[in-house]
Amino acid sequence: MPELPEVETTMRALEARLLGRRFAQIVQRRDDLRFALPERLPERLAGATIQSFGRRAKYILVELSSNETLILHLGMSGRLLFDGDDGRKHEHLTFRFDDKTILRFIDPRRFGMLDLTASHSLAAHRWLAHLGLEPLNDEFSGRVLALRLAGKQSAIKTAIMDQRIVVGVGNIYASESLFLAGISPTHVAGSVGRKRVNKLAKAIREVLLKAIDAGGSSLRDYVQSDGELGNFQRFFSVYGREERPCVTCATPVRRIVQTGRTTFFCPKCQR
DNA sequence: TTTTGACCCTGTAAGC
DNA sequence: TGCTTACAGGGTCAAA
Repeated sequence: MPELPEVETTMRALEARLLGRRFAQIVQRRDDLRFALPERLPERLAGATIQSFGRRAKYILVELSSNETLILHLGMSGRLLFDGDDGRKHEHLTFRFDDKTILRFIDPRRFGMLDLTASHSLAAHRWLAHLGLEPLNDEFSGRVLALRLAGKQSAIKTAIMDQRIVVGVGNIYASESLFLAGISPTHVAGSVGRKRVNKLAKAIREVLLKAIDAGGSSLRDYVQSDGELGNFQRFFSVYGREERPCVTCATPVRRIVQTGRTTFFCPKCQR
């Protein structure tokens, strides 16, 4: 599923083609995604012009001329694809715009989320209100991350995937960031030393920015909005590399399960 | 209060 | 080949 780089890549592609466009027609084929879709969604979107695009954590935010904001989350398998043929399996929503552009929301597992809310109260929305640090913002640093990690007894890998602490880091980029920072994923979050937290904050930024440059990572489900694959999976240091030699020291990469999620790490480089 | 695990749903790949 | 099982990039909720 998309993590921050895939969501950012998707959002930028939408912005390039849809900024200033007006919703002409919306076809809704089912309303039971992760949560029920908002009431009368097609009617409320029709005629509205897109004023701006944004991203908060893994949510895409579409500000509309109707003073409402469309909040979109791709879940594990959601895609937003331009054009293409009608009648694709799992295409739950089809958006047609005034210039004939077509955008399709396709989500086999239906873990995706979509809501429409008043723009003035966006920050208080139940999906957004509790979210933590935005790792690509200037304010993000080792100092603020350390404050959020203070006292945490969970593993550092689990902690950096906790969206209340820092947003956008999912299972792939958590493993990759910890490798780059040289920190064991099982380290108790609150007891990682300050210098190492600084290194971790830098590593998270670096990994996410590189992944955005590469157009995200394509494993099973993700493709960019034009159908192209992301490329960052070619640069994975540990993710999906169980038993293969560490890129730094050649020690076999280990795979463990932490709170139900697979973690990959180098037992020698990460302490 | 904090942390963990089950669950939501479907597709794919591996194993038999 | 065909069936079964495990697993997959997220987020929420309830229980421990």
